[in-house]
Amino acid sequence: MRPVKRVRITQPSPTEKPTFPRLYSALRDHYGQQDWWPGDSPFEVMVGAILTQNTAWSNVEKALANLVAADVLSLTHMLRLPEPDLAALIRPAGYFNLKARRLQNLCRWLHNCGGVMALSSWETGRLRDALLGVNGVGMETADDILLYALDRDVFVVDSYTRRFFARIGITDGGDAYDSLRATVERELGGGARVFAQFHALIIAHGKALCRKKPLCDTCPLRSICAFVRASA
DNA sequence: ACCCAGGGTCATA
DNA sequence: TATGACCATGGG
Repeated sequence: MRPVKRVRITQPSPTEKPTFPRLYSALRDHYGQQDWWPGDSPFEVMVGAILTQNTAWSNVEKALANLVAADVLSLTHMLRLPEPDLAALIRPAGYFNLKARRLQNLCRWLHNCGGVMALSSWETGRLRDALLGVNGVGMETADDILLYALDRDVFVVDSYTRRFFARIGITDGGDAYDSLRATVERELGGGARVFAQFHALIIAHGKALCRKKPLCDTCPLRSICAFVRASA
């Protein structure tokens, strides 16, 4: 009989390519539960998704606070707010004229759909296509909305995620958006909760440690980093 | 004075 | 398909 193969539990071999489930476990064990996208309502999350385009979240918070103070952070109120007024309120988020128009585009689409609640009967793929049809909503923004506002089983790929995966060596960095998204959804699995955690964990890791450092000796994900070293 | 941050659209080749 | 210009604020 063949010898029993010992399974390595805590330290995977450095020559073994990391998988998405292993990467997820390692991140979760080190950073714990993330509560990444604050928002009191799906509509507020949607608004945040537009406002955060190429913009630091700290600036988005100021814009959202202005909207709350003006009592226009709801579909019906924002819908009838003149665009210049909206632009003035979201000024701290940058690109305020552009984003005011994009928010109004989103509001008009939501209104035509019969409101946010009416979206619950839509199949995810059809909903994604419809969102992408709104001028100002690209793939990442659409997926932010699907995952964080509507709780759909979608993984969000942002430029940060792309860099991180390429650095770890789990992808080559040249994948198209949809290809990478589908790969993570298939190979990681677990649905909306897991996808939301994974994306948040990647950002948490980046902000904590690996920004502007090719590799880090203090990286808590030693097994992953060891692989990168071995394959560098 | 830079550089960048939780992007997307549009014009051009 | 693939670049480049453009949008604009605030924090490091």
